[in-house]
Amino acid sequence: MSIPTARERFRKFLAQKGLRVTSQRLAIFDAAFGRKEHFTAEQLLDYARSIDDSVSRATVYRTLPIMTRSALLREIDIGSGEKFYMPNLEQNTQIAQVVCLDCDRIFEISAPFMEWYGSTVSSKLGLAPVSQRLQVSARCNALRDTGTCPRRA
Amino acid sequence: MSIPTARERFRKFLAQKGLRVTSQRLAIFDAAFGRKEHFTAEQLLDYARSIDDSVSRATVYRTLPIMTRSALLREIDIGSGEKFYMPNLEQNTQIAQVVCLDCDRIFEISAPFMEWYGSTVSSKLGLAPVSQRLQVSARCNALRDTGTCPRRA
DNA sequence: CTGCCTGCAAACTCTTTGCACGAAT
DNA sequence: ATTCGTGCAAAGAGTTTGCAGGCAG
Repeated sequence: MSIPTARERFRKFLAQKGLRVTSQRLAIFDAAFGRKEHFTAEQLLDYARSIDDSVSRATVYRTLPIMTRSALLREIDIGSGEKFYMPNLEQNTQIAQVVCLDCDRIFEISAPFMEWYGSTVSSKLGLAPVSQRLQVSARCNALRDTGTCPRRA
Repeated sequence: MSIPTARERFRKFLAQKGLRVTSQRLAIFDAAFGRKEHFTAEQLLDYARSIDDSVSRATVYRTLPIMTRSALLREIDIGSGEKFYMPNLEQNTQIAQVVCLDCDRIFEISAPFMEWYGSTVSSKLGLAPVSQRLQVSARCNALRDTGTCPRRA
């Protein structure tokens, strides 16, 4: 159970910033941390409403930036119109996204060398890296060869 | 002048795909290739209208995918709501984007190592990389130290 | 009590689309 | 002559915001 710890981090973050701990914010938080796959804002609204049906779309959209700023959630933009979110269980890690064009799934893999890439690339411009994203779009070998994606089945 | 060559590539591409060469498409093309900085769809509309004021927003949005598919234009999504475009002068190159959070400018730098990285990361998942983006958000050292960004001034 | 938070619905931004006219081949 | 391309305006998707009432501190 990493939920109690993370929820505690959330309460602490709220208190620290002078933000109020409301039942809606906690419901949204629990909904997010009960997920193991990526989710959209709209999906999060559904999940949160199944915990507390008073949660509104507006509050979800107002709470998401709070959670991403506190590094509880990771925001992933694969350029598809809507953003995806994911509980940030292991912190301080450089993560790359691989998006499968065949099944639309997002895989995240640890990418420790990205840090070096970011500084290398930024320092040439007199800039200091703040964050970085490596995103790979790819196709499924198994689907091409056998007609079926093992992950999809 | 790389414009005649590129425009020729554009005509060829259109012909090859059975698409018609219209004055609007050429105006949009010229507008795009007259730019040296990144631009948005809306800006491209303005530029194109100054060449041919019959160009409509719809046609710009319908022409952009044609130009990106033909690799004449590069599309850059920094997750800010709107997409940016850039004439693709040097082809076949892996390019990373560095976005300065202080001046909002987008710098593109060649990043040949990305290719290797994409395949390494994809192959672990049984995927074959199609494209990849490395995007670094950074802050300006000079602005922090001297209060002024040399690029802005 | 004070003022931050909330739900609702309208507004906003960027992009896409249906339609009837017009132009390229 | 066909058929594709166009402008216009409306629709769409995702997200943000103004407002009046509600609940945390």
